[in-house]
Amino acid sequence: MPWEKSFEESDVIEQAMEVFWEKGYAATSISDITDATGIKRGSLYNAFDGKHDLFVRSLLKYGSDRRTSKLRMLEAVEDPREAITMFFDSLVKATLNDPDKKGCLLFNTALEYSSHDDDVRKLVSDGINEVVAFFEGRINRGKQLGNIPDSVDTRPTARALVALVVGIRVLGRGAFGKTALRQVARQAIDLIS
Amino acid sequence: MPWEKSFEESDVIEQAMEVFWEKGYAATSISDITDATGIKRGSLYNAFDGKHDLFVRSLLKYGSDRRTSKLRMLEAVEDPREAITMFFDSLVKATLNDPDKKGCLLFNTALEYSSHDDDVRKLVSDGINEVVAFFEGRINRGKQLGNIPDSVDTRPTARALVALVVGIRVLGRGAFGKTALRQVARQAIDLIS
DNA sequence: CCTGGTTTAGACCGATTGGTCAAAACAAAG
DNA sequence: CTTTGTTTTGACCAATCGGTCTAAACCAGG
Repeated sequence: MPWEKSFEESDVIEQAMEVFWEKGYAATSISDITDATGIKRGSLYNAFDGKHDLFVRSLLKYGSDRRTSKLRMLEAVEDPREAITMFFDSLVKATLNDPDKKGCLLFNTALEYSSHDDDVRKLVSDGINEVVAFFEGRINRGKQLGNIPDSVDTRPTARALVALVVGIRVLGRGAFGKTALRQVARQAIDLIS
Repeated sequence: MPWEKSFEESDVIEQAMEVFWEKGYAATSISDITDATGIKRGSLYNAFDGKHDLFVRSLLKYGSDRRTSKLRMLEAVEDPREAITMFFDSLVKATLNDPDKKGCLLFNTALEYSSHDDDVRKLVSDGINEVVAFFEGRINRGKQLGNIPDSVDTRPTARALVALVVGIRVLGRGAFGKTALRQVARQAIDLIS
């Protein structure tokens, strides 16, 4: 009896995510989203709860599509030291190949929106802890394999690596160029050497 | 013949800065500023060019009042290694004593607003380079004094330190707690050891 | 073909946005 | 006291904000 939607929810979320990513939460209007998706205002509110809901879903999709899948892939790399190196290489590469200088949606959100909204703060926290856990896991594994020196303090180092990731993403939006970003990435690797 | 203003421009800028700092540029309305300052709308527009102008002035004031003065003070510390340690100590302390989790206006701006506005981007870039230069100067001086090992690569290390500063400020807004922040600061010091 | 239930389209809502303006209030110079 | 040039004030502006709602369009079961 019902009538099928003429669009896929996940497509709309993906496109909304791009807009939030580029402009930030506050600066994105519903009209921006309807323009980007072609969906009419009414349909949007029929399918979603509103701007906040749409944003939360965007964050979730971003997390699973971009972050989690990448971390799982890197965990499959046999050499954990190599995995961490690859992480930073691809981070720098992604930052340099980002013509709009959008940075990372997770970190952008950590700064812009996180402190005002509890749902979002938790999502951001969880996302960041996922990266910390990845580094911890790889460092420990590296120690087992004798690949990473035992003198490396696992948790503090993992956290410092994440701080460097944040720094790269933020500074990559304008202040730092190619050389600087690569130098920072190299210092990150030095932390586990 | 004229008539003196009933307020000090720099006071208004200071208060506007606090609002921008707490809420971000996009989320701050002119009404927020008139509420915070008590200045009426028309007077505000008579004294300043508008929201953007007010924001640029806020950034400038923030830079000279908070960043530059602090760096000059630390440069007066005889032991450069100690100066860098003090920098990170007070950074962590400031981050922890920040009940509103406002973070740093400069970095908040780097993320929220910088990529859309050239004036602002330059201000942010200059501010960050000022910190890089501070670290470079201190590292070089430390090498002279035999206080910092010659094996430390000055510029890359200075840049990595700034990246860590950014990480601390961003993650300090919610994701990282006291212990984590202190661990990151310690890793920073390890970079010059 | 009709009817029930859902989606669509887009007009519409009050509130708020950044910004303007004319008139009133004012202090100092003459 | 008048003149002069500035500041203050609050009403006002069009545009846009996030969100609602009704009527038309629509597909499937009967």
